[in-house]
Amino acid sequence: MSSSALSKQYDPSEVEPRWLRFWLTNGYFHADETTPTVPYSITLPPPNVTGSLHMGHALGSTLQDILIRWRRMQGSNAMWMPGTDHASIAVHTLLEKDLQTRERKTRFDLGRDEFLRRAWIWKERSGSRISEQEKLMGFSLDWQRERFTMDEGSNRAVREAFVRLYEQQLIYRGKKMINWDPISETVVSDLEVDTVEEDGSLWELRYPIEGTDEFLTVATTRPETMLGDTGVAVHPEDARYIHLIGKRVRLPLTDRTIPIVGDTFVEKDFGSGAVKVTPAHDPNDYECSKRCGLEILQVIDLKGRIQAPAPAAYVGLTVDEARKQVVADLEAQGLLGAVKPHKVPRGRSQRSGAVIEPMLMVQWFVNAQQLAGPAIEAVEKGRTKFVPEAQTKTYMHWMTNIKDWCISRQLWWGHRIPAWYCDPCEEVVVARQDPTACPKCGGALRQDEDILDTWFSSALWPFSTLGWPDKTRELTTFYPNNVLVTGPDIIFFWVARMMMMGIHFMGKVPFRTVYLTSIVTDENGEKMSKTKGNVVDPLDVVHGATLDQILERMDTDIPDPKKREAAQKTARKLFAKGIPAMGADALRFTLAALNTSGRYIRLSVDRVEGYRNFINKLWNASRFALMNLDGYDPDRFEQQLANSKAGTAELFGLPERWILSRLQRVSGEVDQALEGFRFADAANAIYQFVWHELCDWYIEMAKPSLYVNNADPDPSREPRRHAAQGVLATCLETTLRLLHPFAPYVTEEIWQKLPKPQALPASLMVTVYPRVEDVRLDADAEQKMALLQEITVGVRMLRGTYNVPPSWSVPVEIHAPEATRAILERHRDIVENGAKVTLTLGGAGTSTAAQSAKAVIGADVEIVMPLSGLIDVAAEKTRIGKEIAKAEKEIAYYERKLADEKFMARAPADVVLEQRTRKAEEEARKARLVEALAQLG
RNA sequence: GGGCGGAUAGCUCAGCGGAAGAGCAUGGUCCUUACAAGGCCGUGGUCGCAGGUUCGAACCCUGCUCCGCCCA
Repeated sequence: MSSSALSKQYDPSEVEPRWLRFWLTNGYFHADETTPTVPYSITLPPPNVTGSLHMGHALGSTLQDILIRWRRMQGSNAMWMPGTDHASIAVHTLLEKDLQTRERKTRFDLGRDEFLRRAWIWKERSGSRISEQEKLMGFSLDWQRERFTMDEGSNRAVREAFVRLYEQQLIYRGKKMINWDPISETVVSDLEVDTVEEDGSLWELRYPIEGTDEFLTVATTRPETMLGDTGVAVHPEDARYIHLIGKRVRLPLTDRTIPIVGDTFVEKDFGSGAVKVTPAHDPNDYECSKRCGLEILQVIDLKGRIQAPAPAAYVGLTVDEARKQVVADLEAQGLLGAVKPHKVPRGRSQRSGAVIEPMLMVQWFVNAQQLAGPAIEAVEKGRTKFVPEAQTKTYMHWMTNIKDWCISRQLWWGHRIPAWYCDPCEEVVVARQDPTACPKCGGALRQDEDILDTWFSSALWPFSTLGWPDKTRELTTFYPNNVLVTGPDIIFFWVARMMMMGIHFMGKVPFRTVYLTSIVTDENGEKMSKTKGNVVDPLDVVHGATLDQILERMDTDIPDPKKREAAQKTARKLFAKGIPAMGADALRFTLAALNTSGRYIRLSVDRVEGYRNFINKLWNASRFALMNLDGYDPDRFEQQLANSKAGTAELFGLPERWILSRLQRVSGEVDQALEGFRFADAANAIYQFVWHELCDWYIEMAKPSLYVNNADPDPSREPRRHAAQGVLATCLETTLRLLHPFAPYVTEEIWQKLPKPQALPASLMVTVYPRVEDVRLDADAEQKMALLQEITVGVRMLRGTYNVPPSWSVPVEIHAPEATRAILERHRDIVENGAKVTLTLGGAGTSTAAQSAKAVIGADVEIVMPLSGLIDVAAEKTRIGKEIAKAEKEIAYYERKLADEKFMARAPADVVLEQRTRKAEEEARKARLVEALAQLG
């Protein structure tokens, strides 16, 4: 078996495709809804079809795969639902740009049908890219169930949900102030608008007061909107203006006069204290107009241009052009007051970057307040929990202040609103089946042109993917999901809406736990973005990329040459040496290890490299094992192991008892950590065990047992050798199972090569996840090993300090009390091999050797390394002097504490005792050191 | 303006009431037959500032100073 030698370095590119194929062809990723074992389900947040896998996906999906693989190995019927989201506005932006550059056409030139035909072709071609990338990462998604938010099932679910909500009056059509994106020419929701402070101006406009020679000065950040003013508002208690309320001003540049009204929304101290009111184009002004009964005039059209009833001179101008013109014209008429620089909050569309125009329009809305009630209650009652818990507040805060959700969009790629209008009789029909004629008058119907917000279908995703509205077996088995893993940035967009819809339609929360991941940034804490050039592409990390390849990609990704150059400059700095191929496991492990409850992961190539080295370390430990497992019989060992108990010295030496005990502890830690979603703790526990216990200590200690002198084999050593082989193989095998959810490929590769008992299944991913076996916990062995390790390190320290060449085997005296000496006597080989020394053991404090280096371990173990002529006496004196000072500081600290009457009176007895013991220990230690110093002369 | 986080080793972060930790970086040393993507040994911290609670505070409370995010 050990003939299958491993290469010196782990090569993921050779290993990964093989096992991926193996897992897929064996159907290990599939969960059957009829399997009677405990179900465990997660729905993958469906990535956008336009996209490719980015680091945020890689992180979230890695954590999900860890949970899924872990639960699957624990015996659950683990189902992880894959799919993609149609992302209507993103697809639109992409296709329209393409249409513009290639054919100089708009979607309107093409028409709805042709546009949709092309959209589907595009989706079929590039929509599966992200799924392929997810496969490469080793994500064990149930691909047989893969779904799309615009497939048949989803269409049905959306239609059913819309109709039911309409019938329940939770969806309504109404005229409200909405956010209009004039570039994409669609409504966007409040959440899709970023408000940014931009440099602007505050203009003062002078409006002539009718019937007088006076002017009323108003301040505005958007002078062009004055074309749609229908009033001027002042604070009703503002002494300066109170007499003007009820009078009218002549609106410049137009032939209209508009009333002056009193309204408390005006801030007296801001600007002039009087504001112009443009109800059709400002949410606050709209509210004011309702209170004061002002007229509403829409003077900006859907393309962001001025329209009638604005004066003809301005019609057709863009908002920016109109602003210049209006300001110039007012100035010419002497109606322009002061102009001051001013920070203006501006809404920008997240998708197109367009400046958002608030508009008053008829749209479809979801009555969110009503749906939010149960969704709030579910979290209050703990039916859904947030991890980290702090995020509960974010959810609650938003939910309790929720506003109605505008769900109609003036786009084509998406779910068309199932509403029909009868023009003659004004009937509105909302129906599950397309109606053919108006049920009221029999007249012709026309369907609403608009489609639904993408997030509407996403909100149904946890159950629409399981067959809803049918009552399916899938739903009873896998709904609710056990957990949702996603980024904190979409709590509002998605989590909140799934909660509302899930509870409303299913009567149950969609998931029991919401785990919110960290946010991945670049190594400087900057958000990764294509235009910044700081994006670390997960697949580059997996497969490697040269700097040139990274730069080249930007040539197509960033069309603007200026932006591209800036991005490439950043990329040159961040990826100066390119990115080495590190494999999916290294990336996955890195993401898990860095995902602490802090809010950000600052990812850099160096970090991944560190964990790649860890994977390689494990690989080499396995290589060592396979080279030393000749003659090993796994079934025989398993029998022995089953018969033995912890502390059976006949079969196992101290190193074996120790490492088996440590293995149990780490298994327990990992299990506990995963139960609490502490992925980093789990990953680090494994890292620590593999590298610093298994590799650094156990393998080194086992070498003497494992090595065979081929020239002169000693058959009497065979049982001991076999035990060491068994323990090594067992530790490795268990470690592979522990690590498998984090690093599936390398663990499967090694596992397949490792000799193991016959009865195991064909793949590591369907073995049983390790659990703590208390019978192997061995506190005695751990305590003894801790002492031996400390002494070994102490000796190495002395060697290191005096640069004793590693080839020299140095005699060392150890002086210690009886009990310690007995342990050393029995396990002297551990220290002797570990530190390359030969030991002489003596009683406590009996060292008289001069010209020697000395160290004190704990209170009373003295290590003496006689190095006549080698040691620098002065240096050794300084070093010991420092140790003494350290000990004195400690002693003083404990003395102060123990002398404190209040401490003695109020601290618990065990704490007092502990302080006393520590003080005694330090004092003894100091005594040894002082002695050692004296002997140096 | 309102809300929520954060400040711990050079860097990134754990720890969240009873002796200051990890990874990376760094210094020394070693090509010892698993691994130089490595071994071994070190250096490095008045735990943001000021008060308070407590026998005892990095940890709890209050204020302050910076930094970040979300909402208006």
